[in-house]
Amino acid sequence: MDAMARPTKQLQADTAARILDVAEEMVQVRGFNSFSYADIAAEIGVTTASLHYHFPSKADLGRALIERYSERFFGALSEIEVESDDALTRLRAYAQIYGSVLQEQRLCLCGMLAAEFTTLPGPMRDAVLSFFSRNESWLKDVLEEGQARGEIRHLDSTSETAQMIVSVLEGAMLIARPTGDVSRLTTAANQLLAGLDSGAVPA
Amino acid sequence: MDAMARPTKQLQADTAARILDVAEEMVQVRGFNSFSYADIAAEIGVTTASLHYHFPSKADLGRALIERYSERFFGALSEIEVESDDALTRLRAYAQIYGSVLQEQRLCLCGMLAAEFTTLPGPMRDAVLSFFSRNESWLKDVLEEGQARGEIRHLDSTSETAQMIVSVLEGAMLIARPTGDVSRLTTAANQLLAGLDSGAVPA
DNA sequence: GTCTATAGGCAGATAGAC
DNA sequence: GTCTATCTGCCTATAGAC
Repeated sequence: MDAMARPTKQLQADTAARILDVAEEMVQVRGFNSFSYADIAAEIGVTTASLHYHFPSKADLGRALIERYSERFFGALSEIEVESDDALTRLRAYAQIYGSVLQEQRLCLCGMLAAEFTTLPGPMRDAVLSFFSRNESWLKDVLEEGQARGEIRHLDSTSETAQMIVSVLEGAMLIARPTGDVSRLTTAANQLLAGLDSGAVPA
Repeated sequence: MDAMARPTKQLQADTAARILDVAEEMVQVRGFNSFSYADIAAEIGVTTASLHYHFPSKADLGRALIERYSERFFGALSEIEVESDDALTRLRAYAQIYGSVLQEQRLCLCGMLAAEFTTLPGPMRDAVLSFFSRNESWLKDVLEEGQARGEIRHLDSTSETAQMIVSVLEGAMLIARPTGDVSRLTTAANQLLAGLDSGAVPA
């Protein structure tokens, strides 16, 4: 997904933005509790004091990370709605977002934070919950539109199916990375989508 | 699952075992990088020096944790094979293991460690990979036996289905805990099993 | 906005007495 | 096996100069 792509690193980018870029990668690769201000400072060539100027506490930084990530993520979802009309194509594009993240050896930012949830400061928890809530709400809408058009088979509960989709993709990413098996995600997504197809031939 | 139940805390248990009990909970609740020897020591009433006597380094402790957890987990799987004959019952019991872990507000030990994978010492990584490999291998066998008996519908690939099952359950746990929605796991498991049923009526 | 310098605390780990 | 005492290093965070 283009809209999910991170801003290409331009030299002389705002320091705040560079901090967010580096910190984002560190959360997705190592986890929020497994990197320090010193790690970020070293990578972008400033001091930790400078980081504290932009983000007074690590909790502030964490909150900003989730908010920026969410904006990009839900922006990509909006783009999917513009670029495709049928539910299955949309769901394939949706799964591809996760695929592009995994290909960079990263977890979903909020998937990682979900694992660390109990250790997160309150504001970060709220932001993580909001991410999953909006995410599943979007999926539910896509499923219901698709059902109305006969593209998606009958489902007992679209919201439960939406939860299932998120669970599968987050879980597949979680395990695919250690095993080095990126295709696990693709395979899981295909199995999932095959089970949703109404089998109807488009006009 | 009884066989998956942790040893009931007896007073005067071996210190090593008590350390493992407390550390296991801390990994499953907070993550391996989010607790310290001091945390464990405080909870069981000894000093950190005593912990280092039993487990010289934190990596040693981590390795021991995965090994003990795996023994218990695969012991529970063996018990499932004894206690039930048909694939769907076995798979329900399998899913119930995850359910009992989640009910205690914990993640699967190895699911948590999968999130932290890039920060783990080598020996711990190997043990985590081995857990998932054995886990999916067991599932694959159950699926194939079930197919041979007509209990499970045709599957394009039993190993991909096995991967899918693990992904769903791990992913559902990951997200269920933050949202406080334990039923997410049950619901996901039911959707999963419904899709595997051959629909045949047992004799 | 970025720096130097530093505070104050906690991490994992070890030596040596009991 | 467990303790006291301690080392060294890293952590988040702040004060104040430039």
